[in-house]
Amino acid sequence: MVPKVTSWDVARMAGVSRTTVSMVLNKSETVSLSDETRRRVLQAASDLGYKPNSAARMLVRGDTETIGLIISDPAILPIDAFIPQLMHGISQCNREHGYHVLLEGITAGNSANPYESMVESRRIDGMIVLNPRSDDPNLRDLIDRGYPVVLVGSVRHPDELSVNFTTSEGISAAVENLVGLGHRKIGTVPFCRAGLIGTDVRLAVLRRELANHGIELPDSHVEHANFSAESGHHATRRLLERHPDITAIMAGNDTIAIGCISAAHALGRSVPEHLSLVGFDNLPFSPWLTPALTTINVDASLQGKIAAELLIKRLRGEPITERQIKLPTSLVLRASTAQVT
Amino acid sequence: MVPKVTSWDVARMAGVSRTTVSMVLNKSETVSLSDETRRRVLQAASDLGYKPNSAARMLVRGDTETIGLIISDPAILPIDAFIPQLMHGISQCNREHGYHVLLEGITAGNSANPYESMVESRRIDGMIVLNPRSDDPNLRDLIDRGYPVVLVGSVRHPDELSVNFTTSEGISAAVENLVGLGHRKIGTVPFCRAGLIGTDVRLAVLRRELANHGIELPDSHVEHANFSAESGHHATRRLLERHPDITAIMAGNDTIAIGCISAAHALGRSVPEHLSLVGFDNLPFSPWLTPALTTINVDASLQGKIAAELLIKRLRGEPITERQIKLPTSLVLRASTAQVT
DNA sequence: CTGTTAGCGCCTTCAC
DNA sequence: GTGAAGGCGCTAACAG
Repeated sequence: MVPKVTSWDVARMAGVSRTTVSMVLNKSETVSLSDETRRRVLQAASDLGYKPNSAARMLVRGDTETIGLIISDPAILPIDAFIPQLMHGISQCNREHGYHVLLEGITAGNSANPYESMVESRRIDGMIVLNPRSDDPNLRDLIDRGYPVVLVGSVRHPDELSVNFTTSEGISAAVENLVGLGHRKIGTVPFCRAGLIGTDVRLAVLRRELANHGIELPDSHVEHANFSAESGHHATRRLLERHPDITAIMAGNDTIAIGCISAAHALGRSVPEHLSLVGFDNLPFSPWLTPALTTINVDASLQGKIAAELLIKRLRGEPITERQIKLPTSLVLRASTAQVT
Repeated sequence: MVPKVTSWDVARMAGVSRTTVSMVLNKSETVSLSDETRRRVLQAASDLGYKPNSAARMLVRGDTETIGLIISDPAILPIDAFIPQLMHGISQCNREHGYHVLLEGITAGNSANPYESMVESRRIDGMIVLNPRSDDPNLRDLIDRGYPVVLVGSVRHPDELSVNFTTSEGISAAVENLVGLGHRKIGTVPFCRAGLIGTDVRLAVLRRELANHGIELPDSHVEHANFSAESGHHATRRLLERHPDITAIMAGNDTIAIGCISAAHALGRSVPEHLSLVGFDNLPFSPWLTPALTTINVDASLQGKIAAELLIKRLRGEPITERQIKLPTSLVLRASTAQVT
């Protein structure tokens, strides 16, 4: 079907030995080859469309030039646009560095250690794990054993390699904005129940920032959603029906914010006239929602890129200065927040 | 770091030969092994956490149990939620069948044949190509050579394996709905310029369906966007400024529809009171937009699943009855269309 | 039922 | 500068 061309064919065509072919192609420095030989080999290789068989190469070299991209809960992949942005950053960076990306999903219920088979089968050199549960013992174990892992999220392991956002600036700015507009009764719709690092710290930070302004965030002002617009809609309804006096909501992400807007409408309140709304993530569509969404900006693609760079550094044994990288966030002021009426 | 355990270790622990181990693990039928032996081997393998080294296995068996997922224009990955849904379907199906997914992006500008290196390096057994350009010669060549490819999209090759939607029912129903509501001046904002099978056929179908109702779709009623809400916003503005008498718009996808809504608002028209809007894709967030989006439903996840199944069938040499699979579409009526005023 | 043997295609010393 | 030889870990004949 596709004619199998081996280093043998290249060698014969260039009139040299397979050793020479290998040396030229791997830019080996152990011996000095004539430019002429080098050129002939390269020429033959390109004429034949030769690419070294990756399996053979993996076997002998012991690495795969592939990293695993582990999606902790693949069901949210189609739901929230954050992961695709991350993936884009990751795959782009990997391509630049000559790495491939193997996509793996792990589903929550699975009893066995889901990482073990990925590690043991040696299909990948290391992995980037998206949204790990912050108490995942298998992951902590993997890190303990020194396997190359980079987390987008955290398991609170002192040695972990991870890339996250310092949510404080963004949330602080949002709170400041809201309070400045006269809001005192503020609710929030986190993107999932406790257990992911994102929810936990964001909620804590929000609470702290509100406290700085003398505002309390009682548990009843927190209504959990589940990444999706649908869940955001329902959570907001519950929240607003319980506390009609809430005048502003911090949504866990921009997708949830979509649901907040429609929930408010369903209750006869419009955004921002009767309810101010702040999103989180600044997704590409967020400026174009109606009303344009005020949100906390994070650079998901950059996060992905940096995670990939970190892992590649690790794989290549380069020195790593910062093990837990924090990226900044900022408030993007648009039309979904307004003076309280 | 991670202790390397080989079939040798398993053999020794179980007190058998490596052959036996291999046979047990691959459920070889050529010989009949005693249940006791089988059990001992399995036990040892599991105790040791043994997984066959995938590189060695690939090398000797000549396949990789991996399929390539080729994203033609990776930049749209973070923009439009359609691809993530597809990916979800694909990766799920592959997992069920024991295949892995290698993610590859090809960027338009790249001069060389981007598929060649994937094929030659033998990292994958076959590929699913998302959104190929319908005139991609490299892809046609690959199909000619009998390489296992499944297209999500089409290159109009008679032998291609592809999975697409029969857009007619959905568009026909949408047109019927719009016309029934009294709309006569209808515009459209396709999701990209010509060249992708989706745009080309959808536009043709729309034109035909409108013609059935005696309505013309002049070129000036078509304003191309580029997958994103932003592009949808700008295209809609251009369209509406040029033709203020347009009362209904068919958006190329739901993300673009977001931009249509805000563009209408910016021009002082609200949806659906002053402009009816029909989306395409029925993304998870679409029911929760304000107004809830009337749209054409496609099951992207199913499309992915079927594409994966088709490829796996092909790889396993199973008979393929339908080479070009068409999935149905349907109109989902919600709140973004209304009687023309 | 088990062990021996021969590669899969490549990379890497090591002599020439 | 080049060729021969060994081995990465596994599978699949083929004999015992």
